[in-house]
Amino acid sequence: MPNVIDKDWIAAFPALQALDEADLHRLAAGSHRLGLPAKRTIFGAGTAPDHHLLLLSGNVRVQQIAENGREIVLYRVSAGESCVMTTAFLLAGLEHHAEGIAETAVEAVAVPRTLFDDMLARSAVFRRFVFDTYSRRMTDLFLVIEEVAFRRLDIRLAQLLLRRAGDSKHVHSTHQQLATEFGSTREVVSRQLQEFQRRDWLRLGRGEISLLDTAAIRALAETQ
Amino acid sequence: MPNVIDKDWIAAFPALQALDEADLHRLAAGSHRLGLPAKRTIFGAGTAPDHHLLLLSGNVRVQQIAENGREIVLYRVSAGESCVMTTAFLLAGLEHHAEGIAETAVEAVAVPRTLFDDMLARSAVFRRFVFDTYSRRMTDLFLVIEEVAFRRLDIRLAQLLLRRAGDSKHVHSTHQQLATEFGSTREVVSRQLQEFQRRDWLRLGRGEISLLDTAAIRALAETQ
DNA sequence: GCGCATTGGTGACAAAGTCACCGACAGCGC
DNA sequence: GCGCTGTCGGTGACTTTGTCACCAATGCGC
Repeated sequence: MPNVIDKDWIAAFPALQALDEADLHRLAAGSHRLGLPAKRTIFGAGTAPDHHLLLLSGNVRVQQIAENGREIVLYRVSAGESCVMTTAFLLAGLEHHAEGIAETAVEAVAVPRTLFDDMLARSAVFRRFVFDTYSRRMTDLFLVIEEVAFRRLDIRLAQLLLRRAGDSKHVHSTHQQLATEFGSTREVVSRQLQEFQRRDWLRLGRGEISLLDTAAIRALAETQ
Repeated sequence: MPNVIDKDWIAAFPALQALDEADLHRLAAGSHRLGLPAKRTIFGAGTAPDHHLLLLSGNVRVQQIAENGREIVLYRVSAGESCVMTTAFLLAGLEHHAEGIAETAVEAVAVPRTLFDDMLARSAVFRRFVFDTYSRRMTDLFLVIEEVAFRRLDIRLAQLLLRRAGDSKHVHSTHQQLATEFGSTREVVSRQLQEFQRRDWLRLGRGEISLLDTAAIRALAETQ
């Protein structure tokens, strides 16, 4: 029954809404949905993907690991976005020290390499979608470089705490996880958190941080 | 005389050799050569390009500037490569803090935006060329992040000196220029250079560094 | 209870960046 | 020649960040 093709997932990609009927059908017909468990490595460390992934739900953390074991998060791919590094791996056969890991359970659409190229050839909308994603990743990386090279650690930590807490006032992370997030080390993060606690901005618990004075933390986060 | 079209420049791009006759003609017919003087800003700081550039000779330095004035070089585009950031600017209309500057006089081929998209649609070879370039820039950025976040400054400085000296034993740079190259500051570079001089690895002069013991410098540069 | 891994705390030190200031040098006009 | 000026590099004192080694507290399985 070739007419029973799942096109619903296209709705998750605003940038693909404009695909015309034929292209949409082609994309939907040639790709397939898949689910990945949390913590699954998607690329890197020997795992080369053979499909281009479009994320429907969940998110993927892309990070870099140095020889000495220190890590830094480069960016996250979330629902409605595509994972360009898989493309880069596919097309350029690069070996490097980045890896992509499912942070949550992930639903995705896998587009085979040949179909991906075919879609690029046929559809201006698809090209636009792909290049937008590339550009966004590049600017993410620019931002990381600026932060690591030029920003103070206390400011970055304040920003990270607010981001992690979201609407709540609690952050469920170990100091090590926070350090990994922006390429620092546990001891340094620990000391800075203690300084924040000394100022009554937050309270530290094992694997848990409770924000007390978000206004003060935000004020620091927004200093230049 | 529509048949008199300059296709010679294609020779500078190995990755485009495989273009078929029709695509090659289309690309050559629709684009034009141009020359840029050294120090010309190509993109950034308000200067948005409206063409995709392929470099024939010279090179372009892409760097980032923070509010506090500190700078860092992200990568260089050299002959035979294309300048993807112009594409990113074109396609995504990004505003950010990177800029591209001609380091030397530059000869380039300017491909108009519409022809660029057209070539992407028509030619698998061209698509491959463009995606390879994107991937290479991404990995360049990954490398910068790793260096800035995790590498020792003395090692990075040793590497930079060797790279700048090339086959000669002389580096014509001020300490400030070296600092800018990898996102550090003049004082720090000055002190590290003095330490190298104290070890008789080099001799410092005004705007000039003479390498004396390249073996020792290389040994440091190659430590993990 | 005991053993064990994870998490976080601490001191001493090293590396890197910041700030303020100074002097040496080169180019220029006179 | 002289003095003026801007660039370049040197320096001390200090802060911030990273490193190393070690220890204490917590939580979990047995």
